[in-house]
Amino acid sequence: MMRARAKNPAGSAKDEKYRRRHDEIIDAAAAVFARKGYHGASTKDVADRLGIRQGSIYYYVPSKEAALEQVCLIGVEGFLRRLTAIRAGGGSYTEKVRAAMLAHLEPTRDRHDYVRTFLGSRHHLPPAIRRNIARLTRDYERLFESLISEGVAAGEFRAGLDSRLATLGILGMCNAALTWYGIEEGATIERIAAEFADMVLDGLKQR
Amino acid sequence: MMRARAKNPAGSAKDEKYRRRHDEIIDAAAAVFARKGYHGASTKDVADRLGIRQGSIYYYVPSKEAALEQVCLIGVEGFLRRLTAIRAGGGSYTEKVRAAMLAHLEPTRDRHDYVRTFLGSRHHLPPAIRRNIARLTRDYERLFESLISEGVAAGEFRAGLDSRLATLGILGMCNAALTWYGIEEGATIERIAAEFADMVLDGLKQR
Amino acid sequence: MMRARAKNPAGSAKDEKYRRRHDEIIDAAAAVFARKGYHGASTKDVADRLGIRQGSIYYYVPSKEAALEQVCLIGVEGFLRRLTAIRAGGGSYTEKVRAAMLAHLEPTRDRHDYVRTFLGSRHHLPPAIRRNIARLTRDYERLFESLISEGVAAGEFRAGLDSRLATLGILGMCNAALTWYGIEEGATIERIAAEFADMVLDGLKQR
Amino acid sequence: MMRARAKNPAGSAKDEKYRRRHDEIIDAAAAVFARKGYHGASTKDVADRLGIRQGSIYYYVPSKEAALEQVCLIGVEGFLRRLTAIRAGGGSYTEKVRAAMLAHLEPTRDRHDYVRTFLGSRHHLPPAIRRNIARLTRDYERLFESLISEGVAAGEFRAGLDSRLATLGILGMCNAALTWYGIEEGATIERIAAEFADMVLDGLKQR
DNA sequence: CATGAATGAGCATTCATTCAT
DNA sequence: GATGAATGAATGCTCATTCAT
Repeated sequence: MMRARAKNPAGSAKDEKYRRRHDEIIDAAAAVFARKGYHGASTKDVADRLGIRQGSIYYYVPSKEAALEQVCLIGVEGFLRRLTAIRAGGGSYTEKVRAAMLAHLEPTRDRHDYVRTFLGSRHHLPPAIRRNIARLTRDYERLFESLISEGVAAGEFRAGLDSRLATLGILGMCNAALTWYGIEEGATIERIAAEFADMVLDGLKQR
Repeated sequence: MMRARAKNPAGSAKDEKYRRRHDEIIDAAAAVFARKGYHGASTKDVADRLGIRQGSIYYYVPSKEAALEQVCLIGVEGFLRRLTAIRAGGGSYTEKVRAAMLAHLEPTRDRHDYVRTFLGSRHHLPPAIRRNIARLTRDYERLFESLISEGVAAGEFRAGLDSRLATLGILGMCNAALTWYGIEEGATIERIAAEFADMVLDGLKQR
Repeated sequence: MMRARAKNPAGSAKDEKYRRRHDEIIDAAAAVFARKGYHGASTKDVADRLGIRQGSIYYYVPSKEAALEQVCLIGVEGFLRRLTAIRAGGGSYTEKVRAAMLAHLEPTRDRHDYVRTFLGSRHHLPPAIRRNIARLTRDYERLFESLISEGVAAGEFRAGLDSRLATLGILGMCNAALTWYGIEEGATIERIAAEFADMVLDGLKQR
Repeated sequence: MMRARAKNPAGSAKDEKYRRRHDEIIDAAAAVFARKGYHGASTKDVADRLGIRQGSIYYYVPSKEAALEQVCLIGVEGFLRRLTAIRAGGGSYTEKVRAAMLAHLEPTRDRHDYVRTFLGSRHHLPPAIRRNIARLTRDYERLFESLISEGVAAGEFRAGLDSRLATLGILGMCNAALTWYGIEEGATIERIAAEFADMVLDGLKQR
C-alpha cells in the first residue's frame, strides 16, 4: 500500500519498533486532523498527543502533507475492494445495495478519524496525490452507480431512476454519519446502515 | 438580521456605498472560505479576490473571525423560517417532506458559498457564537424530525421508523449536494430535490 | 512661539475658527499622550476624543510627530522665562529657591497633560527637535543650579553642597508630582511646593 | 521568584543552557524597553540585540507582554524586603531614612534597565498583573512613610510634617536618578544617596 | 472644511521544517 | 533515536498617512 517512510533504517528487528512509532504518529495525526481540520491542526498538536517533541515527528514522517496523504490513503483503503467483492457476489440488487451501504459505513466505526480526515481534508493534498485519490473515488462511485443502473436494467429498481444522483444521494447520506457517529446515542453502524437502507430501498411511506 | 458592521458612520446616502463594499468583502470571504476552509484561507486571499490590499479589509470587517460569523449567519438564514412555514402549511406529510427537501436545497443554489462555509467551518467560530448557531441547527433538525414523527403517528409513514435517523439521513443526503452542485452536469436543484425525495419517500424499488 | 500649522488658510476671521480647532486637537493629543504615552496612543484615540474622524486631524496637524512637538513646546513653555525672572528678582537665595520650586510646579496644575507628555515622551521626538528642546532643558537646569551655587557662595547654603546633584534632586522631586498630582487627595500645588521646599531647605529633622 | 518559562522541558543539565538563553532575552528586553518604552520597542529590536531572528524569542518567552511582566518583576524585586529589614533594624530614624534612600537607589546601579522599565512601563501591563504590582508599590510606600511618621512621633522629625508628601518627594527624587544615572559624571549611587539624604534630612541651609 | 476610503509598512505571533548533537 | 534550538516565511491585524471628493 505504499506507505512511504521518512528515513527507513533497514533491518527487521528494530524496524518493528520504528514502524510502531510511525503508526502511532499517523494515528495521532488522523485524530487531530479529524477534529481540527488539516490547516487548523499544527504538528505540535500531533506531538503533544503523543507526549513527544514537535521536531521528533520528522524522524518518522517527512512532512505534514505526507502525514495527510498517509492518513487519507488509510481512510480510503478497502472501499473499492469490498465494493468490488459485493458486486461480484450473489444476491439481488436490493441485497447488494444494502450490503454496499453497510460496507460503506463500517470504516466509520473502525477508522473513524481516518475516514473523516479523508472526507474533510483530502482537497488540501498536493495536486498529484489529490488526483490520484480522486480517481479512486470516481471508480468507487461508478462501481456503486453500476449496482443501481444494473438493478434498473434488471427491472428490480424503478425505471427512470437517475442512478448517478441516487448514488450521490446514498453515499452522501452515509458520509453524513461521520459527523455525528459517536455522538448520537444508540446509533450503531449496523442500525444506521439498516435504517438508511430501508429508507432508500423501500421509502418512508406506508405501503 | 443583525449583519453587524465594523465601523458604520451614520448617514444614509453614502452609507449605501459602504454597505455595498462591505457585502462584497463578505461575499469574497464566503467564496474563499468555501473553497479553502477557514484556516486554509488567508485574509490576503480575500483581498486578492477583490483587488484590494490585505489591510483594507479591516475597514469593513473587524476580524477574520467576524467575517466567518457573518458568512455563517447568512448561511443559516431562512432555513428555520421556511421550514416552519412548510410545517404550518397544508398538504400531506409526504408533500411536506418533499417541500422541506426542496426548501433545504434551494439555498445551495442561491447562497452556495455561504451554506458551504457554514457547513464546513462553523465549528471554528468562537464558542459563544458557535453555541448560538448550534441552537438554531438543533431547532431546525427537531422541526424536521417532527414532520416525520408526526407522519408516522398519522399513519402516513411506516411505523417503527426512527425519525431521528431518518432526519439525519435526509439532511445529510441533501447537504452532500453542496459538494458537487455546480460540478455535476444537469443537476439542477429542482431535479436533485425531486430525485432525492422520490428515493426516500417511495424507495428505489419497483412496486 | 512658532506653532507651525499644517495648511494655514490665510485670512483672519476664518483663521480664528481654524486655530481653535487646531488647539483642540493639540489638547486632545496632549491628553492621550499623557495617558498612554506617545507610542501607546494612536491618532484614532485623539480623533475619538474629539468625535472627529482620524483623517481629519491631518487638516490641522501635519503628523503625529509634529503633534508631539507642539505638545512638548507648550509643555516647556515659560519655565525658563519665569526662572529668569525669579533669579533677577529680590530676596534671599532661600526665598528664591522656594519661589523657583513653586514656579516649577505651577504648570503641573495648569498644563498637566502637556508637561507630563513633555517629561515622558520628549525622547521620542525626531533628533533635531529633541536637541533643540534638550538645550532649553539644560539652560533651565543651569539657571536653577546657579541659584544654589550662588547661595553657597553667599554663605547662605551649606559649603560643600553639590549644586548639580541638589538641582537634579529638587527638580526630580517636583517632577515626580506629575505622576500623582490629581490623585493624591488634598495635595494642591501650593501645599506640595511648600512642603517640598521646607524639606529641602530646612531638612526633616527637628531643630 | 516565579520567573515563569515558556516551555521548560524538564531536566537539569541541559536546562541550564535554556535558562541562560532565557535570561539573556529578558535582559535584552529590559534594555530596549528601558530605552524606547514598551510600545516604542519591537520584538525585532530585542532579537537584533542578540543577533537572533524575531521568531526565535518565542521559544523562550510566550509573548511581549510576558517579557514586560518578567522584566518588571525583576525590577521591583527586593525593594520591599530590604526596606522591611531596615525598618526592623537598629538606629535612629534619621539613620533609617538615610539607609532606606541608599537601599532604594542601589538597584539603579545593579539592575538599571529593569528598574527603569518597571517605572516607565508598568502601566502597560495587563490589568491583573498591574494590580498585583501596584499592591507591592503601595505597601512599599506605606512602609517608607511609616519610617517618617514614626520619626515624627518619636520627636526626631519635625512635628507637622506631612509624611505622605515627604515620602513621595523623597522617592521621586531618588527615582529621578534613573533618568540621568550613568550620564552625570562622577555621580555614583553612594554619592547620590548621601547628597540626597543630607539635603532632605538636614536641609540645604547653613546652620 | 472634513471625510470616507484606502494604502503600505510594520508588528506580534505561529508554525512547518531543519539539523547538530 | 530523538531532541533542543533555531529559522524563515506567512498570518492576522494596526496604524500613520494620503487624497479625491
